Amino acid sequence: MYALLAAGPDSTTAAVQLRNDDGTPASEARIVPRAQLPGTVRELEEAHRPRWVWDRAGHWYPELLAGSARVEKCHDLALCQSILLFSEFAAGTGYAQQAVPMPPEAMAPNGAATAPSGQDSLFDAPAAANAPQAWGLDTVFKELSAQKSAINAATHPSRLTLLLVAESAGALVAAEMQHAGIPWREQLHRRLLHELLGPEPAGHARPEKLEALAVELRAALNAPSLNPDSPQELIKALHRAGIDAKSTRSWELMEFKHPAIGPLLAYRKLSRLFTTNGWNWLEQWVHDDRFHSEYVVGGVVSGRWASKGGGAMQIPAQIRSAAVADPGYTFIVADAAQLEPRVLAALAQDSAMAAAGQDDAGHNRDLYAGIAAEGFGGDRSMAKVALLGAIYGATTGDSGRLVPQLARMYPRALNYVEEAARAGERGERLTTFLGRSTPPVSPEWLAGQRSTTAEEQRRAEAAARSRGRFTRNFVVQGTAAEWALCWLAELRRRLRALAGTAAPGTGTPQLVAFLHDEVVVHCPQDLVEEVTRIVHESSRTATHLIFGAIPLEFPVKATVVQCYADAK
DNA sequence: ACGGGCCGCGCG
DNA sequence: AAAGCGCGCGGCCCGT
Repeated sequence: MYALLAAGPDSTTAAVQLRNDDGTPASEARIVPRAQLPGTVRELEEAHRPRWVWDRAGHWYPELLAGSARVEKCHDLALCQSILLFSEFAAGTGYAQQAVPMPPEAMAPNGAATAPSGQDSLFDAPAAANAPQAWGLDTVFKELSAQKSAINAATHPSRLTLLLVAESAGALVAAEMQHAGIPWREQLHRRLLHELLGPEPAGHARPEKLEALAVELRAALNAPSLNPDSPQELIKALHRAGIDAKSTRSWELMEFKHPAIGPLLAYRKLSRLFTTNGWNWLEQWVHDDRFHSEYVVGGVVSGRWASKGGGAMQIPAQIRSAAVADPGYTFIVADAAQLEPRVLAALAQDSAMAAAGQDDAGHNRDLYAGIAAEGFGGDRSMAKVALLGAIYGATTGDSGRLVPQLARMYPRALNYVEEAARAGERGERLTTFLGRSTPPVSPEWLAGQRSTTAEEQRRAEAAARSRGRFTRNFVVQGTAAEWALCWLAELRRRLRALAGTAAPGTGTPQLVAFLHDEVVVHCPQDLVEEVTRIVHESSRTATHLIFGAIPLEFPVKATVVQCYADAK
């Protein structure tokens, strides 16, 4: 059963209609005042458990969540369209000609721009007349039908279906996590800032301890007016002081012995804390002890998520001590161990590499340790650097030097990424296991490849190698993102089922963070064992859904902590 | 004044 | 242990 949700005849209403799986209407279209929409959705959800079909989850679901309406599943037309338009699996289906152009993301379901325009509406009027309209029920149905036809005619319909279902589930998780927020103790964070930086400064002043380091640095470099935030001023001052650094990167500066280096590195570290995760950050992103950031599902070409506002996916270890579970709750922090190398082993069907991820008794073991034991004298970090170098396309340095050794050990895996790189260099498109493809090369890129002069040719070759590194990584990173997405979607489904059967009065486990290969569940203490089990089972389900029965597992490491900083 | 690009660094 | 993939953010810097 589908439930189509679209804009109503005016900005204060929405339109809802049930459709059978074959597309025939199962109810009349209902026009619902927006204020009553959460109630209507709850009612239909209860009665039919439909798959909600809408232009984008981000247009509707936050408002539903605010009205305490949650849904089991959806079909996010915008996310699915952007996959289908590029996917090589759907290339021969004619979908690109059928697809209805999406209304811009900034457009609210009622057709009004949500972004503050600052312009008088008088001047916007002519443009608005040509702009794509908010979608009504008929448009939603038309696009859904086009997408279903494309999937049915695709070269791998079941893989593509799985990808689109998982992507849509991701849209629900993202909105729910945004709504819930990560438990974040403002007082703990403030105490941390006070200890490291001093009292909160007024206006645009530097905090005490940061200013003190700046003074010390200026003295050590004999540069009284130096602005330590300016790389240009800094590099000049360093050179004058006899420090012959090529850049002002911290890891490079660490090589030098000079009284200025200590204060400079300390300044850098604290400056970053102050500017990125200081008092302003707290003010902007933390409310009622919850950190609310925004996830952008499919925001990365590879299908990984991105985030915007507050940096939900780049929370520094330094401030994770402020993330503490509610009383009676704990965090279950779970991450997929060596996800990308394992994905490579599965993609390349490299049974030797797969075997390195298991011990003689057939139990999972650290894949890097296994590879190290096979050919790097037991040096785990060496094996890790080599393997990541192979996936990233390293050519120089320690990493590049170790890759040939790996190629002798695992020719299938290395050949797989090599082929992906060569195809990318030729300008071909690459596709993940479930069917997400790289964007086509730009006409400029293609034209560049036909350059004639020596200088242009050198640049074109560099561009080709760069694209090769991208496509080499794309297939692995993208398929890893698919695995993680399926894991996340299955985990959400199971958590909802658990919450549905829990005794009254028990709290609800809630997903609060997702970072590429890691999830965080805020979990009532009574349910920790059960949820930990579900986290592991979901990973096995994900593996089976994607790859079927393969001689390789994707083990998950789960830790139970009160404080996010204590994970790992 | 504003904005795009770059730098440096946080995360995976 | 290094410089190879994907991001976001804040500040600087230089063009307009």
